[in-house]
Amino acid sequence: MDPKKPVRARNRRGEGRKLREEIITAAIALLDETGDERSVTLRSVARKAGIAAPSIYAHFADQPAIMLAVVQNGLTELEQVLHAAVAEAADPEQKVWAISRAYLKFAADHPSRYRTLFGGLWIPSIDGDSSLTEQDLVDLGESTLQILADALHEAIEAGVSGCDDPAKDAVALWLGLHGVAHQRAATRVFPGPEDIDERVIIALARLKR
Amino acid sequence: MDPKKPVRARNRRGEGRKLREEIITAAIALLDETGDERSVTLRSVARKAGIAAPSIYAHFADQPAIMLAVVQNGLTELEQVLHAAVAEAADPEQKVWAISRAYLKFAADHPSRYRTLFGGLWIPSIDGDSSLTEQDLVDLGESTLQILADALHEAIEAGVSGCDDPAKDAVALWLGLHGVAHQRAATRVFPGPEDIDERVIIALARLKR
DNA sequence: TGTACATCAGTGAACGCGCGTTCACTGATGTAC
DNA sequence: TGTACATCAGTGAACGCGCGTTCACTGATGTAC
Repeated sequence: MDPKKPVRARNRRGEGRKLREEIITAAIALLDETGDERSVTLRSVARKAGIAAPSIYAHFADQPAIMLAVVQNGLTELEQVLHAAVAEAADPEQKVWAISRAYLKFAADHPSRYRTLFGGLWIPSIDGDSSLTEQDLVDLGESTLQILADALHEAIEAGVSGCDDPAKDAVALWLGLHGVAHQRAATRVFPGPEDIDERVIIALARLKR
Repeated sequence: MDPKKPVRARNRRGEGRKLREEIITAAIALLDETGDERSVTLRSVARKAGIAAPSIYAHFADQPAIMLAVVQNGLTELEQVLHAAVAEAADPEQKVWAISRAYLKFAADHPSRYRTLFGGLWIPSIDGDSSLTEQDLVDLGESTLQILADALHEAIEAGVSGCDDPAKDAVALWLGLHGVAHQRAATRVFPGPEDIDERVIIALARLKR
């Protein structure tokens, strides 16, 4: 259905690694377009990237390895988004709001990718020969959590949050944000009032009115 | 790999509908065993149920229709679990606790099914010729929410909850429970302290200590 | 500077597999006469 | 009570498809001499 044949220029010697990035980009594009992780197959990714299917094997051991790279890529991007959000906030309370809103925005902007990151469908592939271990992903999650915990800690010191344990309450707040983000990413008919985000954030961050 | 041939006794005349239930049961069993929605194919369900693949067409239009039935089945079961939990609770605060704990237990007991119910992977099939509409599912979700809203309302009246709007706060509480339930259903390495469930529930239901 | 050659980046054809779906069928069971 | 027959519940073989993966290859590019 796509008769154009741009005859992709091959990379020069020593630049073969570029294709690895192109493959990941193609997989992400496919995920965003179709909204369905199952349609991201080795062959469909190759088509999207404009290469022959076997060319992928020079860069990824198998199809799950591509998804793993997409997940790693997404978690890194999410972490950057959160860091950028916290950097722009003026005071501790605003930091909590900025991080929370940025988190929800990331999920709303990339619903399919968000579901893939936290949906766990790619996990079965991990107990094998992958280069990225489950521990790496836990670490990435931890650093995201740490951003929230730091903000909560500041908010407690500033007297705007009634939390008693920033580390534990950061997990609680994150789980609440995840619930909102995931539900919105999973279905178009999102139940709930307009101020639902605020209600969840205020309650879990124990912000005082 | 399974050489036994029990030669399933065919249903008697007028009892053909029984096979429909057997198919749903087989699909649920497959989901629980493999933990992967993708492995629930029309043919694998047929094998599990001990019938020929084409036999399914007498009961389901296509493969997504089976998943839809699994989802409907699961939501109904969840609703019953919550009703049973609330019926056994003594006072308003205990009702909130009982519903919340029962919800999390359901997800922990059937992680794969929980992910399927709320993971949204089956949704693409809806915009077609399905008998169960998205509205039906919203309705089922609403009735689950209503159980929570009623309990919160009672808790407010009894002075044990600081919520100001039971309908809205029920959504917030549900989203928090969903975040906990989904994260636990999606990965084995669940981050968080032991009392994380309590923290989320107390914060979102605004229970007073 | 020229040229042989190793290496790199990627291709095209082929394979076997499980999938969803179709088709014509089979054989037991209940019903009409 | 016997028997012809319609119906019901389900089967077996076959199809075309996209998939992951393998294999031998091609042709441009940089390097050694």
